[in-house]
Amino acid sequence: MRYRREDIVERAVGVLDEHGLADLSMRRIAAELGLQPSALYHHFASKQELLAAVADELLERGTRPEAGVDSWDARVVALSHELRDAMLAYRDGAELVATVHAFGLGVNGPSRRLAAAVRDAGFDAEFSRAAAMTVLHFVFGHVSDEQTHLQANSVGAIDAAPDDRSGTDSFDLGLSLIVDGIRQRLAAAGSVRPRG
Amino acid sequence: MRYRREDIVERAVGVLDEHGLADLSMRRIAAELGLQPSALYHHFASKQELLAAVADELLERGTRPEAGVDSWDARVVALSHELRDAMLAYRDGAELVATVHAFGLGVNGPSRRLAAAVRDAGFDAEFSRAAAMTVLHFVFGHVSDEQTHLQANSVGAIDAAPDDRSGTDSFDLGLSLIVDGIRQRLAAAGSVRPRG
DNA sequence: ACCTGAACACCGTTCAAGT
DNA sequence: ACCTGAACACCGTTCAAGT
Repeated sequence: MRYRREDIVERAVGVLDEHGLADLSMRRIAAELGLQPSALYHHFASKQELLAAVADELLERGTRPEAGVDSWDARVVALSHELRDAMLAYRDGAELVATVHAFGLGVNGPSRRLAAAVRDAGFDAEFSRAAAMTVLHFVFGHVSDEQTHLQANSVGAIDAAPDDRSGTDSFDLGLSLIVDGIRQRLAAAGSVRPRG
Repeated sequence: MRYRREDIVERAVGVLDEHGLADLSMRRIAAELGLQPSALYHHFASKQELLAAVADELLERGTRPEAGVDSWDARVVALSHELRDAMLAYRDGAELVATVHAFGLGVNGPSRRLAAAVRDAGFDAEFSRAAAMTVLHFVFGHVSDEQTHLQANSVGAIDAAPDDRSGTDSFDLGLSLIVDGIRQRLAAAGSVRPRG
């Protein structure tokens, strides 16, 4: 069989969702495609590069173009929720995305869109990048935690139904702390940070 | 040779700092101690448990008891910087600590101390935990990024000396956004969050 | 351009057996 | 209590060779 890059990414997404990140090996992906492991290295220079492509694919599937009429803070909140939903939609999605981001590949779309939203509030590029990274680190960390505990509960016997909304609540709380911190710099009279 | 748990942790810290997280394998640690790999399983149930002990050891080495006379926000900032310094003091320290925290083990000391500082500002336990996690996720994410890029630069030929302080600057900025967000809830008149 | 086959240098973990 | 020896079931990556 002869495959293209995107066919391999699609099968990798399947392996991730069905068997988890621990089982997402080059050998496993190759086997499910009926290929030798070495064949994957025709399409990707390394496993890291393949994982980056898988992470980007997850985020693209869960992302729609921005309407563009909202205020900067509503956009930051909306982008963060979209990111969270995209990662929660696949098994180990958050851990994969966080891992890929940790080794400095992929996941550039979300950070650029977050930074653009902050910049539209009137902040300079440097501040906007730093603020966007603060939001992004929170989102990755929080959703990784959520997903770890969700999956731990789903393995065990006890149903965590009464706690169902606690993830979203604490996500919104942490996110609002950061957004409020940004907004405060906007309101501060005589601040040097906001543009003209 | 006959070793105790702490001897193995100490050697693992050495392997981490000298060879990096990728080379921190059970077989490597065992070999450096002159043991069979299987011997380690007398002291630790799994590699994850050993890594958790290594992460806790790094944090203990970089942590001193709090003086206890500072304001809540100064304590949050001081604890965050202490945590950052502790992780930066060892090769791949941030990635290790973040990984251990991601699979739900160890690293409880820092989150408890952060939550205690927020609680002393007058917030309830639930808010304090959520605020502490927000700080912690930011710290782990930011310092992992810093360390990845520092090490990437140290491998390459170009010295990043002029950029030396940019990590600390953006760390302080992101941290202050979150602390300001917490403080704002304290100042808000008629808020239900702060305690009597 | 895309893949096979075979090899290299590794992994984490288990378990009977030794002292 | 602590360790050995041997095995099981895997890894990522390289590379000459095939079509």
